[in-house]
Amino acid sequence: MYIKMATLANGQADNASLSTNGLGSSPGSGGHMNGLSHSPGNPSTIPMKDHDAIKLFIGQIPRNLDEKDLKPLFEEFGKIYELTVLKDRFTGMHKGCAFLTYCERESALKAQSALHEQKTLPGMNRPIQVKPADSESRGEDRKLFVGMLNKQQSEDDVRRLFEAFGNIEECTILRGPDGNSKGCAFVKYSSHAEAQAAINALHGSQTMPGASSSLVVKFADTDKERTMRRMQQMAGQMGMFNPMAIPFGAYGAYAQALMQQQAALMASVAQGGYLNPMAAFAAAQMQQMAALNMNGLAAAPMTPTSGGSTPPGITAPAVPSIPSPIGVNGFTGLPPQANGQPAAEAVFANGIHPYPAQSPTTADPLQQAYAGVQQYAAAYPAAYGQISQAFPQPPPMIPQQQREGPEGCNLFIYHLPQEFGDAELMQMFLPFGNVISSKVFVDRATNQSKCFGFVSFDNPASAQTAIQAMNGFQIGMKRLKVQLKRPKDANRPY
DNA sequence: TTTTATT
Repeated sequence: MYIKMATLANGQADNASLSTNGLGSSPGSGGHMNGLSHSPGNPSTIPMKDHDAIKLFIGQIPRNLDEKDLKPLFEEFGKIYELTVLKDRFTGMHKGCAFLTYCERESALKAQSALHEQKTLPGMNRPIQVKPADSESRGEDRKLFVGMLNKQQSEDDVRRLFEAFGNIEECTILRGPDGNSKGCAFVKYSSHAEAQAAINALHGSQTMPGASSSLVVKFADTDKERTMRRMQQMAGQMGMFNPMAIPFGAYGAYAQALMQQQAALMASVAQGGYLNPMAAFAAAQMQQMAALNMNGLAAAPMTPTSGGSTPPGITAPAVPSIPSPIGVNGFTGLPPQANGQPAAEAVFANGIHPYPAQSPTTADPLQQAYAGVQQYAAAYPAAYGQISQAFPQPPPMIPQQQREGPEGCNLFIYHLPQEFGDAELMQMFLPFGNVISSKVFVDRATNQSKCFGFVSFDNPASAQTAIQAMNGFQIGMKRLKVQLKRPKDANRPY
């Protein structure tokens, strides 16, 4: 019941926006406010569905079509019980797919055979998908990823290769927008056992002509893994750190707590209609990310505390008083005020959202969001600039002179991002203690970073903590190497 | 060499 009402509310909102932007179709769709065939006002006409009805997943739907536009297409095969276009929970953005349930099971089967992969909706470059929703068949452990295929191989070729091991329900070659094979595919069997048999028989069994290594056959990524990969890519592209890659529990839990908070903050602000679509998008991503239970990294649930005290749940070689989270902050987009009263201004104050709110009437939400992505990316260099400015050349607390700390306090850091300077290096290590100097080595001739440097703390414990937390830390495609500077090579001028 | 999406 709750779901029905939510769906109805959705439909109404859609209609409102449609009439605003002129995309609405026929104005004469009677008393139906949405794409459902329910008639809320008249219980006697609420359709019944077969108890064995099939919920269908509909894919490859142009984002400008809503329930009302899709209804005619599907009604042809029977009476519709429910039709819901999927929308992003925060942005309301059309996800390009829908769920469809017919009153009768037979209608679903007819629609599937008549439409699935059979026609392409306007503006799409792949054919419409009509198949039972994932929820209809549990056990998603029967889908394989097949890598290292020859780019010339077709679906049929792959099928031939895999059909000996079981019934193939689906076989798809991954292709780029131009239709060229990406050299990999998905193969879905009817059962897990079949899939496993195929792995056993085919993985590494042969090398396709033109492929760089032997055939890869493994279970496809889970949603969780996919989200992780996406986050990785996004972080890499934007030059951000990936807090999830921090190898140790203590700091990881801390970062995760920050993310959770930040996601909540952003979500609440976004729902207040204050942020643009991109911010809402980022909030959704962060929330997903924070929700992921990384191989037990985040141990105890934490209550965020005010700066200065060690968050509960962090034990052993914990980060000793993580000062304000600013060290992590400038790079992840977390606001300086990670806890306490999350002020909306904080989000804007850190340079992450340098664009003004946009009028909802200007363009279609997709275009707006897309513009947001570009601005978001473009904003990053600016964010870097601000980070540097946060530590002016002669910072009050930081001696100008490079100096080395006592034995055991000096770290050698390798695999720094090319764009890192002294300030960024210091920023990165501030959370672990009092940094008395930081130096990135640059090439004399080109002035380019050599991607390594030194950081000195005023005590060995801070240095050890920093090693624990940052050695192996992933930035983009590289992992930092953080170790004690070799004591012997005396004092050298930087 | 992991997709266009699965409330």
